[in-house]
Amino acid sequence: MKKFLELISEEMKQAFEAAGYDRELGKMTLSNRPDLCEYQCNGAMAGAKLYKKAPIMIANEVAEKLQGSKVFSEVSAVAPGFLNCKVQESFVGAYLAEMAQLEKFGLEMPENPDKVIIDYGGPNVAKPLHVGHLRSAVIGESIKRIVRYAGHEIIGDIHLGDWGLQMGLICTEVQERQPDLVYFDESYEGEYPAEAPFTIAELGEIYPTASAKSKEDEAYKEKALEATSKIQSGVRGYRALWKQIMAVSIPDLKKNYENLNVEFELWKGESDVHDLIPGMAEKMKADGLAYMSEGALVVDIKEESDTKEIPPCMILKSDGAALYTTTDLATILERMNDYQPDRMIYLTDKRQELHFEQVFRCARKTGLVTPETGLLHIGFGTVNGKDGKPFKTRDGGVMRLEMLIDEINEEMYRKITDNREVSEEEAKQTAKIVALAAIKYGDLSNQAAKDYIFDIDKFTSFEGDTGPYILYTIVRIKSILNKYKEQGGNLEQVTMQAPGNESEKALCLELAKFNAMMEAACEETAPHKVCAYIYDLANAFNKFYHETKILSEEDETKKKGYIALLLLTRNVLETCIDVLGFSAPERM
RNA sequence: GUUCUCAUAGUUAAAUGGAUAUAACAAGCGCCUCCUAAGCGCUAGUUGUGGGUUCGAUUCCCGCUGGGAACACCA
Repeated sequence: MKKFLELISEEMKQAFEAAGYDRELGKMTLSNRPDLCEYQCNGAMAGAKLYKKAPIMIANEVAEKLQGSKVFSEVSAVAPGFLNCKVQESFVGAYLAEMAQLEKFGLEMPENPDKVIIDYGGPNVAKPLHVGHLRSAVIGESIKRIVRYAGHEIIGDIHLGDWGLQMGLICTEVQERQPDLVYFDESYEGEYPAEAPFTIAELGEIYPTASAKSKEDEAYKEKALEATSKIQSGVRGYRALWKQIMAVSIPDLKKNYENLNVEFELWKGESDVHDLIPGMAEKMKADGLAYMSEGALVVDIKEESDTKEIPPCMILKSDGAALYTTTDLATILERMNDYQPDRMIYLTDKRQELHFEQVFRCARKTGLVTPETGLLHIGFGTVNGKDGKPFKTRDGGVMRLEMLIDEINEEMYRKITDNREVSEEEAKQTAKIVALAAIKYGDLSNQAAKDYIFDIDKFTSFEGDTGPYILYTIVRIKSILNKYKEQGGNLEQVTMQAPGNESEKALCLELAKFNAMMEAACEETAPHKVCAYIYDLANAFNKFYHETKILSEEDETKKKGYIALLLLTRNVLETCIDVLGFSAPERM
């Protein structure tokens, strides 16, 4: 169905036309002075120059044409030339009634849906997840769901970091500790043990140790580089040990992401494209695009319009090994082969902007993608602590994601049991749901590109613009709907009425924005727009709730109208939190 | 050094070029015999700086100041 603003703009455009002006001037916008009107049109001011006429005169003529409009109940021309409008209650009511009937509340589906691959998460195997991974996972998951809801086909790929130096570091440290393992015996020809020589807990500790050692000890680092190369070139024992690391890590990662309600369609990694690299590099050379520079194989990606120096894109190191850039390019090659996506979206820390600029340019120049393929990098800001510096634990270490979530869960549990009498089982369940909403909403309500302050106190507070506030509103509505059913009401037999007072109308107008909001959120890959919307919607509902007795309403038609409005509000809210990646409990 | 990026109440954040810049938190005040007070209402407080484009600039352009980041053999 058409967007609400489009419909009322159409009415305004007709009035402009009838008054003898360009109809395109009749574009309506939301009022930024809600005390004066609901919607406004600034076309008279834009038209002043065109027609060499005072804007207020144009506005007056247009307003004249709108007397008796079925859409607007009130149109007034105000200096210097604003057209202030209020819409007819019956028009709003009819719009919502249609919206409630339609699939996805009347959001129009694209004629030619895109096939999209979104690359997010990006954890390194065997390295514990930290707060930085949270952003990629939370924002990526939400963008995926928004794009999918808007009618496109989208595939999420976790893109594991499973092929780099960190794998070599782990092997080296394992060898330090257990030098007699068969993995390191090059003459060994038998089967390798099924059991991994470490647990996930040990693995979590091995990597930081190894990483620290390699920074201090040159010889150790050499060994790690060598081990990395052995894994990549396929030395049997090293490859077997690598598989063990994967086998231990991946279930743990799955569990962690599951706790976040984040789900990937693809669990591919850098290792998956290893075999594509030699061919890709050869082709670049054969095409005359890649050349040797200082011993390394590079592709020039400068463009004439550049104001900045873009360094050449390095394909292979002077020792012939692959780099981050190489695996990303090979991944693009693989994705084009396997899925032929129309676009690819990447979510990483914004510090990697230049890297993706290089990768994208190189992919275009070397023909890995078609000129039409969309390549978008969404760089999100760093997660900072209250002091504005990168988020650390109290003792200065990197905060592990699990710890952080546990901490917030506990705080939520404490608050829930403080407030009401609930069984421990239910309190725990609810705490988990509310905590996740708090974390995700806290992250998503900020624009992704900005750094943001990760403030546990703020996240665990329930007041104001928070996830729990949204959930609370939903729970309230559910509670009323349940009571209505208990009293013998039937949710199937209610019909939307035209709003009867101001707070009800405000709620209706908020609901009517849904399709425009979702479309914008998809186009701009901006989950924070969904957050802002549901916050406004929840506010509008709570105000309405505060002023209106719903269940004790005596006029049956009116009461059913309220229930229909509540149903729509709940459905819209739940749809929105679902695309944001969290859910609401039954009670809280 | 070069380039990118950000700058909005005490704090954290909003605002397709439109009127008196919007919220939340923190501060102060008020509202539970009533569908969940994790709520609702009220009070006070902000666009770093100098130019430009425009009828109109937080928004676009140029300078300055201040923060953050990136800049070929890590990922």
